[in-house]
Amino acid sequence: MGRSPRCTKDGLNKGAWTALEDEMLMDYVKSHGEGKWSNLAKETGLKRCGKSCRLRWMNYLRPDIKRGNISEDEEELIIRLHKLLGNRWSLIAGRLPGRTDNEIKNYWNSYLAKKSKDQSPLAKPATEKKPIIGLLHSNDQHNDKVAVEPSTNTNMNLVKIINKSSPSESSAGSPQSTAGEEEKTADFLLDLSAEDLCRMLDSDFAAKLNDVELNDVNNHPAMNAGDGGGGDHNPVLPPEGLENNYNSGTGSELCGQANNMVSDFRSLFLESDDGWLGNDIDILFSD
DNA sequence: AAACCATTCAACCGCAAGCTC
DNA sequence: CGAGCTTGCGGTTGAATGGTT
Repeated sequence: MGRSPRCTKDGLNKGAWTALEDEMLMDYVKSHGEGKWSNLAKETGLKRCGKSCRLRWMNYLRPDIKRGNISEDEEELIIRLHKLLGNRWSLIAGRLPGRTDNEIKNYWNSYLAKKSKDQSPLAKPATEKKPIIGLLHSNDQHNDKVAVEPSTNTNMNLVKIINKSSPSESSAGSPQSTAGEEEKTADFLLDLSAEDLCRMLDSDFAAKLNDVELNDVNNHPAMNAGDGGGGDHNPVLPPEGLENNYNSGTGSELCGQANNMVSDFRSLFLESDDGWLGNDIDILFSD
């Protein structure tokens, strides 16, 4: 790891971008594509750090950026997503085509935060970063726990099942360790793209989660392989070979959490007036 | 018209995690 | 394997703009 170099090197411009700088940046992206921001300054002579270039491109120059006021539908979706995801602006923005995380963040801070507060004073927005699904317990053998953690790559969408029973991972100083469990919530959903959400809603994910046998999950090699490395796993459906195990076990705390999750998604996408996913999806959740 | 206040939004900063050597 | 580099994210800042007195 390491810290990114600051944009305070001598000779680098700061502040508002000029038309010329924008042009240079756009030319570079046209010919080289996005990324390689650090090379940009060297190759073009643009006196901006890579970080600044990326930001300018992502938030302003990108051709697919939607300008203009945020519609009521978008606004409602932002509120719902924020309720579910918290301040994960990039994830929220990912579900609003043409909108940037910065734009949504600004919009929220300047307008929606107040509005949301006014409308539901009791509603507690998910301000923490890890709010969605609680820790998943195995059958209490050895007090093992299974946490579903998000992939850090938004587009990778792999669900990492991590065995939390290793000594180094056990809750420090809390042998009985139930107090902090609720806080250690998992949030793999946070990294799902819109397509993944659609796939999730199209799958029998919820039904399978209801039947999941956690020990099977915990012990399955595919679920203990770090961030998967496979790259092409469907984040929703179980890995091949594991699927059969989904039908073999009993319910657990996972079931309730999974149901809560599905409920969240229902409220988020299906109860919205914008009909974002269409009413046809609803039938997937009916009994 | 001027001063003051509130709001908006582009840009910067620090941090974290992945990648590369 | 670890240090350094790059990229991406969320929080914050401050200039620009608009509204009010």
